[in-house]
Parts: sequence; structure tokens; C-alpha cells
Amino acid sequence: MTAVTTPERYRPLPTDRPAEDIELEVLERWHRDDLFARTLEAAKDSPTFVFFEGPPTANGRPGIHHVFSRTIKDLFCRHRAMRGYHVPRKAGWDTHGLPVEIEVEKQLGISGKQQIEEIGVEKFNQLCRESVWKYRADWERLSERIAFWLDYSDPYVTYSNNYVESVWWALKTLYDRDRLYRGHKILPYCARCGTALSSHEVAQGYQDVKDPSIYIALDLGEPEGAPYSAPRRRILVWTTTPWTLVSNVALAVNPAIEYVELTKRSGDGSETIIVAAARAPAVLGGDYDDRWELVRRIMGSALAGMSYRRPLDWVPFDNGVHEVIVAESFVSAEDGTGVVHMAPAFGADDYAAAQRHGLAFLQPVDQRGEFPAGMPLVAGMFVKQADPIIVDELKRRGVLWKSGVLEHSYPHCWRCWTPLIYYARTSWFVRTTSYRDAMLARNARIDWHPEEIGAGRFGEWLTNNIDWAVSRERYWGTPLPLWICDRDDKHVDAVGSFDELTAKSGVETGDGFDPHKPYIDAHAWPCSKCEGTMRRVPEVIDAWFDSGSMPFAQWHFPFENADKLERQYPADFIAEGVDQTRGWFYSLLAIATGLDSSLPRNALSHEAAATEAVDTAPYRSVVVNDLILDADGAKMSKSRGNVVDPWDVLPKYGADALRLFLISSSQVWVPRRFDETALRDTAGRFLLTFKNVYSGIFAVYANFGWEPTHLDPAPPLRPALDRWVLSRLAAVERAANAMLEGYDATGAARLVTSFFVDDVSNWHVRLSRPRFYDVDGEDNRAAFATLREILVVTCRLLAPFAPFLSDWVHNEITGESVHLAPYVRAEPGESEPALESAMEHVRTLATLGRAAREEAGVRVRQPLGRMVCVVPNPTPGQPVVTDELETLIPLLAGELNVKQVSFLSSADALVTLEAKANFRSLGKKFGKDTPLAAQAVAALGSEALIAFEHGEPLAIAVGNESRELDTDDLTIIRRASGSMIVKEAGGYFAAIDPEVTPELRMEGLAREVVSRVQRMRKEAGFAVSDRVVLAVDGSEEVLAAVRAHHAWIAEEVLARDITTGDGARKLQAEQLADIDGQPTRIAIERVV
RNA sequence: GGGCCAUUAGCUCAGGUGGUUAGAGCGCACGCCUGAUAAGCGUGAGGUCCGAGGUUCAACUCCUCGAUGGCCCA
Repeated sequence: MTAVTTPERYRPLPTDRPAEDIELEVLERWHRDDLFARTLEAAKDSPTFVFFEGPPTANGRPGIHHVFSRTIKDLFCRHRAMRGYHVPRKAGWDTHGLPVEIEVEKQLGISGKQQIEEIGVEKFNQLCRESVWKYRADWERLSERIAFWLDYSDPYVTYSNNYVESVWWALKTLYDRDRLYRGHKILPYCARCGTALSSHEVAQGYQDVKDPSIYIALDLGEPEGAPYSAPRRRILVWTTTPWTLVSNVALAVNPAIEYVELTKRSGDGSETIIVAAARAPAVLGGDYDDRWELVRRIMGSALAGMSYRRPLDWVPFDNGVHEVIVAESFVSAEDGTGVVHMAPAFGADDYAAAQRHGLAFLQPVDQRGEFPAGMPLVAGMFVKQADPIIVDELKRRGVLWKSGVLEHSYPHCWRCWTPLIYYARTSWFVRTTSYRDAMLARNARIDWHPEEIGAGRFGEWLTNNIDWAVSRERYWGTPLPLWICDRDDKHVDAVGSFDELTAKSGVETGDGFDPHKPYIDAHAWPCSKCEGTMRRVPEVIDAWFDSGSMPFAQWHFPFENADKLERQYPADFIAEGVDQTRGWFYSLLAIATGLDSSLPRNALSHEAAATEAVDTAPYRSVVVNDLILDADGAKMSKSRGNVVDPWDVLPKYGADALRLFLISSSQVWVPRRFDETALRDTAGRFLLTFKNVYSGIFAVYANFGWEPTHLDPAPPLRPALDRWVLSRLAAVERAANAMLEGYDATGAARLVTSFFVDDVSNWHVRLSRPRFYDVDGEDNRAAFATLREILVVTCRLLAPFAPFLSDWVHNEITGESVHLAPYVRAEPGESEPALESAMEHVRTLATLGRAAREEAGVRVRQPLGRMVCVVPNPTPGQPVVTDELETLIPLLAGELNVKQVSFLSSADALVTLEAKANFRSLGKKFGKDTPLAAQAVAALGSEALIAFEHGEPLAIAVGNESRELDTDDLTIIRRASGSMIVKEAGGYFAAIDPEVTPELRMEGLAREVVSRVQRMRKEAGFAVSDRVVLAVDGSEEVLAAVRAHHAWIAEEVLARDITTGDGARKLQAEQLADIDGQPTRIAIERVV
């Protein structure tokens, strides 16, 4: 482009310039202009769109899946900001909890609570406090690099004093409402480490082991008011943990399962046993029927309420119901005997059943997992080691029915591989079950994406809600603000603020106060109800309670900022991964519902109109994304080594391509594979096309002198091609906006990108290319004005997905950032449905016409004479060839290089008709004979079908019967006949006359020559505006063609002079070309 | 161990109240274009719709069982 003399208004975007380069340039400008702040400032008086940032833990490096969820968050916020909303985005950090502790344990090379205590909680927590910031810089840097606009200047931090104080307020509020209580929780517990394990840890420790598998037979007592005097009746019970039999207090049966009572055929009927009917073969042997006789069948519901004698009587009962059979639906007939032994201290199901039935509670096992001194036989033994001794004792007592060994998967401690035991620990609970229905009602108002999670996974989870165990016997977390009297543990002080703590304990809570362990545990005060001392409970709380408190704790509510909370609650939108279903999505809802009217705008008022503050859930809309898998569909994990580091991907493809790929490859709630090849081929290719249209067409030619002025024709005065694409643009603009408002990012991204590729690049720009060359004509101005509008609006539509390139181009064209532009224009372009449908016709016909040319074997450069078209007519009587279609005919003729295009109202002249059976309709009439009927339909002739189409009856014979057909019964297809080459699809026909007349051939040769010359000009490095002289020598036919089209060729190749036949003439560039098989010498030279 | 979801062209994904012509993009083959050129465009070939049974005139679609992958729960 040496000849460019005008200054470059529009910077080009060389295709070899790395994506990263452009993005870093844009980042630099954002930084310089403080753009994020400016967008907030610009909308400060507008309605607020409330977004909650789910706080990440910054003690791990951010990965590709974080790029994914952060892209989702950013794009919807960005869209709403462009729609004119004020969208504050406060960052937050999740800084408490087990993951932090584990990270520090690793760092110290220690493991387990004992070793932590050896090091000292003070030091340990100090390290935790530092550890959470280990990767903070990485997070901030990555967020910035991927254009996740988030305000990091004043983040909420869950360990900060203000945050902890707000959480205390929430806990006390719950306590005062009787929604926080002390109970027991059965936890997987490692006796060696002395610690309960999280479910995540348990999942890591499953191992196949051999455990005893024993059946015991327990005597039934006489049920009160029994109608018969029974013999000795025993019920069979199965267990793999004999040691828990010491604590047996009840048996459970399923009320809906049938049980059988059997007696030995060889016996005298004085002894019977009871077992689930379905389990008898497994327990007694497949041939049990030979040896056992059925006495009666009993439903589980009838067994419930009976009493029995427990197997071991070593531990006395204190209070509670015991030695009774209870009905429980969790009992299955899949294994065992259909009768389950209950030890409420050692099983979650058992404990829950104990709560329901008021059962006794026996816990003769200490924290080391050992039976206490004083216990017969097993005193001081680790419970698992006591198993054989207990089995022997059962045998001695005649209770053991049979024993064996079972190999199964059992959880072990992932640190020391000690088998875990399920163990009742004192725990504090939020009584979520007491307001479960309110949570369900609030959930019903949440707009879930995808919908199924709200009703399904989350709804189910809420329906089966159990109380939330919020206490943790750990160190680094918000301390549970409860102080308990050492004389009487029913005396409890809940502390809801630091001032309250000061008032109670006298301690100063100003600067330097740290509410964490171990300092907080030092504060004590006299009990107000007795002589005792109030001491804090040792537990900290679940970190999910921290993050679920963020709506108010981020503002230090209720101690300050009540106005901010009022404005920024509830959230209009949140977005996180599916793993948050039982995590943050739940904790937000559980806490907000539990606090109820203690939070502003949080009343449950279903009847209120939607426009009012019926803010019944802490978030109105939630977008849930699924995992990112590796290219082979496997989960990414460190151990597999298939984790993708975003920092490897970003320099290669850029954040725009990465974001666009993640969003558009499939709906965000479907697991997606991360494959660099796919990224390159989809998002990368789209962005390349976008750059090409800007740089290779718009910028290059506009820089020859066009700029937007009043001289540009108004849109209604532009050619149909322009009006068509502007109409499409307006439609896409509307639809993309609607999709984003409905949280369908994938749909919007696909719509915008496919519009740009198909309609803009492949059609409008391709057909308009010659229009850009002649600077300053009316048509040229229309073409530029149209392309400019397309580019500007497309940049805006693309901005949420590809915020860098769109801004670069938008800024280049308009001088303004795209992120300050409106997503939808105030005055959208004209919508012209008739023109859009006419263009659909033309594009379909062009496809068919190309296929016909292909079949005829005539290249596009060779003009042909005529093309005949048929367009399907859904409304007979209305003309198919509308004015709009009429105006587009030249485009079709040009695209297919034919001289004349005409339309027929029916294809009858071009084709013969064939019929194809419609099975759906024929099946109803002919039933089993449908295949025969179909054959008869296929055999119908063209003439009969034409007659049928004109309304005459048509019948086929099947078997002996002849039946008349309806139009529904068959589909008529048309096949080409005659000399034209015909292609058909969906009722469209394009027929091309393949005859090349001598005249057409001359013209074809002339075009061939032009094509060669253009290529030579380019190869010789001439500028597009350079004038040349041209000399052609070769066959008479070629020379004749050149002479015949002399003027046209001269115009096309900018030739001042064309000479023919003077083979000796020497010019700057010369080439021996093959023009349609004829050797031809072509020479050109640049002239001034 | 229990529950849920997925499995469609070589790849990534659409789709279908059960009806005989199952779509798109990429890749591939062939061709076009050569003033977007380390670009652009078109045409075409690719599918026992995961497998096995069953229901039905008819199954890729419905039912049962199974395989593989993923998720959740224990």
C-alpha cells in the first residue's frame, strides 16, 4: 500500500499481530483512562443492577475454570452496564476454613490437630492469615488480564474484624430466634488423629477391606395384647460392625417391606425366626424352602412397636426408649436381613431415627476410639480390635446366628489410614428445618439457569433439608460467639457485637483486637444466673456461613452502611459453578431466610406485585456453570497432570478468544471440554474474520479518503443490499439483547458471531467488495456508511464476550470506548421483513445455482446465458416475486455470473413428479399394510400427481382394497427433466442453461485475461491505483476476445493502453499464461 | 453402594409429541476466487443416532438391562 497519501484515520490491524499485543494495548488504555471507574461514574444516578461476587479463596492458584465463571460474571454485568445500569462490583475474599488450614499444615510439614496444638494455635492462625494472600496477586492479575471488571480497591475479607462482627450479629440473631442450638452430629472420625473429617477428606480415604459380617438372632418380647401365645420367636439382624452392638438400643424395619416368620421343618415348631421375605434365600440359602416352613407373613409396619432383648447388656440405659422395633423407610431389603440394628451414637441414620423415636443414647467409647475401663472383656481396646472378642461373646451367649467376612469399601483416614468410625460429637446447628418451607418458597422465586437445578438438584436438597451443623472443631475460622457457664451448660450468652463483648468481659475491642482463636478464648466472665464462669465454646464456624453472610457482612451491617445494604440487596444476579449448589447458593439462602426481617427488603411476601420489593431470595437470578474437562473429557486434576494453566493459553490466543470459546462452545451449564484446537478453530477463526473485515476491507479502503459525513446517503436511500444487512443488524441487536437479559450467553454469542460470519462477511461484504474500490461515489459512500454502522454495532454486541478487540475497533472507528456505548441503539435500524425474506430466497437460489454450475462443470468466471428459478409459495394467490425480490435479481445474476434470471410460478416444466409416502398419516389408515401402501405411493406417475395437485382424487390399491389418498398421505418430490440443469431443495428450484455460446466464450476469455493481469499487478507490487499499459499476445481467439472487450478490460485493470499481437514488446513484468488451455503472453508496465 | 446427567459424522455440538431424506461448524476431498491473500468462497463425501433385549405396522426417539464418561450423595 505504497500509494496511501491521506493520513491513516483508521489504524490497520495486521493479521500477524499477536492477539495478546492488541489486548495489552487496550488494557493499557483502560488503565490510563481509569475506564472501569468511568463506567461506574457515568451511571451513578441510574438504577442499580446488583451483583454479588462469590468470594474465592486466594490460597490456591486460579485455574481455567475460574476464567470460565469469571467470564460469565463479567459478561452479564458488562451487558447491564451497557444497558445503562449502575453495576457496582465489589470484590471479596473467602479467608477462613479447612482448606486454608490444610495448606498451612502442608507448608509446615505437619498433619493433624495434635501437631497444630504442639506448634501453637497463635502461630498457626498467624500463618493461616498470611497464607490466604499467597496467590492474591495472581488472582488480581488474572482477573485484570481476562477483563473481569471487579473493584479490588475495597474488598470484603471474611477474616476482617468488621466482617466477623457482622457474622456474630447474624449468629446471635439466629440464637435469639431459637434457630441456633446445641445437639449431636454423627461425624466420620479418626480416633488416632482425634479429629472429625470433612466429607471431602472422607472421599479420599475409601479402601477395600475385609470386615466381619455377622448375623445375630434376638429374642422378641411379648407384644402387649398379642392375640396368640407364641413360641420362642427371634428376629435376624445383620451388621458389619459388631462393636456397635454394645450400644444397641433399637431395631429398625421398613414398614412397607414384607417379612416372613419361619420354623424348621425338622423341629417341633417351638422356635421361629423372622427375616425380610426378599432376604430369606440370601440369609438361609437358596434351598431354604426345603428346610424351613412358613408360619406367617408380617408387614414391617406390624413388627414396629414390638420389643426385643438386646444382644449385650454391658452398658446400662439411662433414659429414652430402648429395646423396641421402629419403622424407618431407609431400611432396605437389598442387603442384610431387612432388619437394622440401631446405635444412635455411631450412625447418622441411627441418630436421626433416635431423634424421631426418642431413643436412648449409649456412647461407651472415648475420644481415642477405645472402650472405657470397667467394661467387661473389651476395656481399653480400640473398637475395631474388639470385634472378634465381641463375636465370641455373642456366640457364647447363643445370640450369634452365623458369621462370615465381607469385603467392602470402607472409609479410612487419608492421613494415617486408620479406619474411621462414625461418632457422635457435640455440635451447634442452625435449625434450618424449622423454616424449610420458607426456603422452598423463596427458591421458587429464583430464576435458575438452567431451570432444572432450581427445581431439581437444589429443590430436592431443600426438601430433604436437615439442620445445618455450623460448628467446626478447628482453629482458623470465625469463632462461634457463644459463652457457656462451666457450672450449668444451659446458661448461654450469645454475643452479637464487639461492644457487647466489651460490656461483658471488660476487654478493649479497639485497634489491635483480634476476635480469632486463641485470643478470644481467653475472655471469660461470671455467669449471670449462677456462680459459674462463662467460657467460650471451643468451636469456630463453617466457612460457608462466612460466605453466605456476605450480602450484609460486606457492608459491616448492622453496625454501619444500612443504606448501602438497602440499595444492594438482594442481588439481581450471581453466577458460580454447580459445586456451589450445596455451598454458597445454599448458605446465602439459608442465612437470609433464617434472618428473615432482620435484613431489609427481605420479607417473604408472595402476593406483592413483582415491581415492588418482594425480595424473597438473596438472589433473583443465578447462572450455574458446569466443569471444564480436558480435551478427552476427563476431569482436570493435579494428579492427572491435565490441568490447563490460563497463563499458558492467554499469550497464545488472547482473552477474547478464550472467553468467546468458553461461552459459545455449549451452554455454560453443560460440562465442556477444553481443547486448544477447538478454540483456535472456532473463536480464533471468528476473531480473525472480524479483524479481516475491519482491517482488510474497511480500514484499508476507507483510508483512501472516506469518512462519515452528511454526504452519505441516508439508510432508506441506500441499495437493497445495505438496507437488507441493516435490517438484519437491527434484528440481531434486538435478539442478542433479549437473550442476554434472559441469561442465555451462549445463544447470544452464537447469534452475533454467526450473523457476522454469514450475513456480513460472507454475503454483504463479499458482494459489496467492488463498491469499496471507487472512492467517493454515491454507492461507495453508502457501502462505507453501512459497513461502519455494522462494525460499530457489532463491536457493541460483542463487547461482553470479547471486550478487548471490540473496544480496540470501536475506539478506532468512533474515538470512544465500546464499554461506554449503549448495547442497543436508541434508534435502531429499519426493519424490513419483506427484504429479509427476499434475500433468503436469493441466497437459497444462489446455493442451488452454484450446485448446478458445479454439476454442469462450468466455472463461475465463464458467463452463462440464463437461469430459471422457482420459489415456494406458502400463500397461493400472493405473488412470490415481490418488488423486493425483483430488486435483488442483479445480485443473484452477478453471484452466479448469468446474463438473465427469470422466475416460473411452478416447476412443472422443469421436472417430473414423484411421490413419497408419509408414514405418519398412512400408518393410521393402513396399519400393518403401511409398507405396501408406501410402495403403491412410490409407484404413482408424474401425470397422476400433477392432476392430484390440481385437486383431482387419487387412489391406491392395497390388497383387494382401493383407498383414496389425502394430501397428508404423501409428499411430492420433483426431479429434473429436460436440457436445463436443475437443483432443488425445499421447494426451491434453480435451473441453469449450460450452453456456452461463442459470445459468452469471448467474454469468458476476456475475464480470464483480466484475472491474470490483476494477479500480475499484485505480484509486481503495484498499488491498486497505479495505471498500467498492457500487452497481450497469443491465439487468435484470445486476441479477438481482448479486442472485443477492450474497453471493459482497460477499466478493470486500469490500463491506459492495450496492445494485442505484438509479442516482441518488452515491458516491466511479463508472464506466459494459460488462458483456458491456450498459451498467452501477458505483459504490463506501470505508467505515471 | 445409591441417585442424576450424558453418549448423534473423524472432532465439537444442534435436533426430534415414535413416521423412512437426522442437521451445523471444523476437519477431509474436489473446485472457485486472486483488489481481505500467512486471507476469502463454494460443492461434495462422511452417520447400524453407545450396546443388547422388548413394546409397535414403524424405534435414533418409548421401556428394561448393560457399557463408557461425568456429577452429586454415602
